[in-house]
Amino acid sequence: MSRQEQKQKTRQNIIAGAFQLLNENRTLSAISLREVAREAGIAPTSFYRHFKDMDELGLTLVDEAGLALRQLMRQARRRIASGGGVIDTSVDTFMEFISANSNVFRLLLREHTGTSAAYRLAVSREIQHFTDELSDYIIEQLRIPHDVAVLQAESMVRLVFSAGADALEADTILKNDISERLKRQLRFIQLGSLAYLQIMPDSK
Amino acid sequence: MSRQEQKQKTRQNIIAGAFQLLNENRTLSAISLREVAREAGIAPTSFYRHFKDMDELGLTLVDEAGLALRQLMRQARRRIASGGGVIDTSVDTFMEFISANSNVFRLLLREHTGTSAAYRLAVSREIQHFTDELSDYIIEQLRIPHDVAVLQAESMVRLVFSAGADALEADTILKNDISERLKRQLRFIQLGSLAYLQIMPDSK
DNA sequence: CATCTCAGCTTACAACTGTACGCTAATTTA
DNA sequence: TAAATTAGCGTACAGTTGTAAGCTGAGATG
Repeated sequence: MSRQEQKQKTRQNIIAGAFQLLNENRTLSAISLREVAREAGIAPTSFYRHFKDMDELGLTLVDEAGLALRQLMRQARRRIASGGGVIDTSVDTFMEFISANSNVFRLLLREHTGTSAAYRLAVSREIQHFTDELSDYIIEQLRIPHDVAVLQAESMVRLVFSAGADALEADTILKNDISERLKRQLRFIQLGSLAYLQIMPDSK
Repeated sequence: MSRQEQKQKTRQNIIAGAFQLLNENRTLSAISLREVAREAGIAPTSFYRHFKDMDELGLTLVDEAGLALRQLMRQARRRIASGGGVIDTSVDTFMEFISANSNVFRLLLREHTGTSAAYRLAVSREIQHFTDELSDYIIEQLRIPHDVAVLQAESMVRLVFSAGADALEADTILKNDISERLKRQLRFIQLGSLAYLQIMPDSK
């Protein structure tokens, strides 16, 4: 195995170890360099061969989580294209994501309101991508004017993430309940913006 | 000063000291007993004369925050009663609360998605109160059927707290922008549930 | 007044933290 | 093959943590 390969592998071990620690109820700021090193099977000081800081590792993890989020969006789009209600399909896909990658979503959730301004910003950016994509979709597919679509997309994403937070610690039954409620709530917003446009059809 | 009085005073110092530390960007789980003691001007071990744990102090702080939240609701109701749009008044009151008691709101926000299951539960309960009050209001004042009102209230509260999180770190201009967007979004939901009831007037 | 209670203190300790320093052994480069 | 690079290690240290143990002095109680 080449030196570079080996290094990449250890780097992945560190990342995986960190996610492992996040799986229990921990924040990034609450896991120590030594713990991560222990989990990755290296000496504490070897950590520095890969990351300058725990902060640098943290930002890497947020990036990885953002990547997963974007893959989620792609999958949702694919499913929608192959038939099925937009809201139903999106919510179902999202909920599956949360269940399958609970530690990834938990990371985003916690660091979004967390201690580090840098993490908060990084997570906000990822969520903004999410919102932008959704508002593009609403503008193009539903022919809703830009400003209304943006507001609609933002509130929908807020609802989805907030419900997702509840779903994260729920059992299967409760999760289903949350999904169904969320779908109805998203339809309210959808209906609401349409109703608004009927009342004020030339909204700036 | 009587012994009891003195003890109460120190207890308040501890609580105030903890809030002080939360003012900087910290989680409850990230502030140490010794720091709190330092801030309160007592020896570390004296802390135990007042609280069994940092956890016990944490739950006390969440309770205090919940109290502030309920006062907020009362104030909003009073203002609504003395005229002004429900949504506008509520959002304005809420935003003032966030600005004036930013550390209290921050505590609720952080611990809602935080590390400790006990804190999460405690915060969720406080938010649930909030939601219950709002749905009661919607049922009584707007004559909307129970199940729709509950969904409407839940999504409104989710939006308000989520926007509040953004407002927490925003300057005055951005804060105003967030407020205005939030108001429009809440109106979408309001409109949406009314539109839903027009379509399906005998919703279960 | 004598006794009790107890809030707050000092001292102490073991556990853990981040990281500086220098070594080793193996891969890479020339 | 000889030299250079470097991933990973072990040791070490100063700082912080929670908390156990026991003391003190002032307010409470009789």
